[in-house]
Amino acid sequence: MASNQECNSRKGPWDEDEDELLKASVIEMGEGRWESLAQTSGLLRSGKSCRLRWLNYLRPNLKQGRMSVEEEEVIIRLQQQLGNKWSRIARMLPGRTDNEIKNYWRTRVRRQQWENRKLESYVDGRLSCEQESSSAGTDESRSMSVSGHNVDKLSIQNITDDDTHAQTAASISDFGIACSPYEAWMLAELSNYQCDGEEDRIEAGYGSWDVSGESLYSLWESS
DNA sequence: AAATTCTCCAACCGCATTTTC
DNA sequence: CGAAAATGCGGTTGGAGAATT
Repeated sequence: MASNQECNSRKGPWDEDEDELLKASVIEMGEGRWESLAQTSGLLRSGKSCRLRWLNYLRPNLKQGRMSVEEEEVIIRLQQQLGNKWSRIARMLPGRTDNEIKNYWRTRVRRQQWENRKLESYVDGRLSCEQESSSAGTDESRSMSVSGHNVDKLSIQNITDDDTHAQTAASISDFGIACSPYEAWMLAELSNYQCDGEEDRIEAGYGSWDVSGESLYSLWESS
C-alpha cells in the first residue's frame, strides 16, 4: 500500500545533502519508523526509500569492495541450503547487504549459465564427431576427453539439467571448468557423487565435502 | 576515436507480513 | 477484531563505466 509520502516523493539517485540529512535523522531518531523519519527530516523521499538507502549504503560497518573467497563460499553454501533468502544470507555476512548479495548472485548465475551452455555445446560437438567416426554406439561413446581426461557426458547433463546441481557446478566454475587436469578431475568427482546418489553429502555437507577451491584442490592432490 | 556490448550495482516496484490504531 | 499504515523482502530495471569491436 503506497502512502501519500511515497506517491509525492522524489526518486532517483541520492545526493550528498540527502545522505547527510538522512544520517543525521537516523542518529537522532534511530532506525525504524521510516515513514515518520522521512516526513520529519524534511527529506522529499518515501520512508521505504530512506530505509533502503540507509541499509544498503549509509549504515555503519558496511564492507566496501569485492566479495572475498570466504564470503563467496558462504553465499554459495547458504544459497544451496536456503534458496533466494537474501536477507537471511545477508545476516550471516556482517557488513554485506541483501541487495549486494542478490546482485552478486545474479551476475554469477548469469555467467555460469553462459559457461554451462558453452560447455554443453562443446561436449555435444565432440560427441557428434566421435559418433560419426565410430560405427558402434558403445558406452564409451558417452565419454569425452577434456584436456586429456575422460569426463562423462551424462554427468555434465546432470549438472546442467538440475537447478541444485547447476548451483553446485556454479561453485566450482569460478576455478574454470574443463580447462586443466584438476578441473577435469573435479567434474568427474562431482559426477561420481551424483551418480552414487550422494548429493546429500554436498548439500548437507560443507562438513563432509567441503565445496571450496582450496579443500577440493588438496583432495585432488592426494588422489 | 567512435560505436556497441557487457557488467555491475543502486534504486524502484509490487507483494506479503507485521504493527498500530 | 478489523482496517490502515508501516515495514521487509525478493524480483526487476536502468544507468554509468568498462571492455570490446
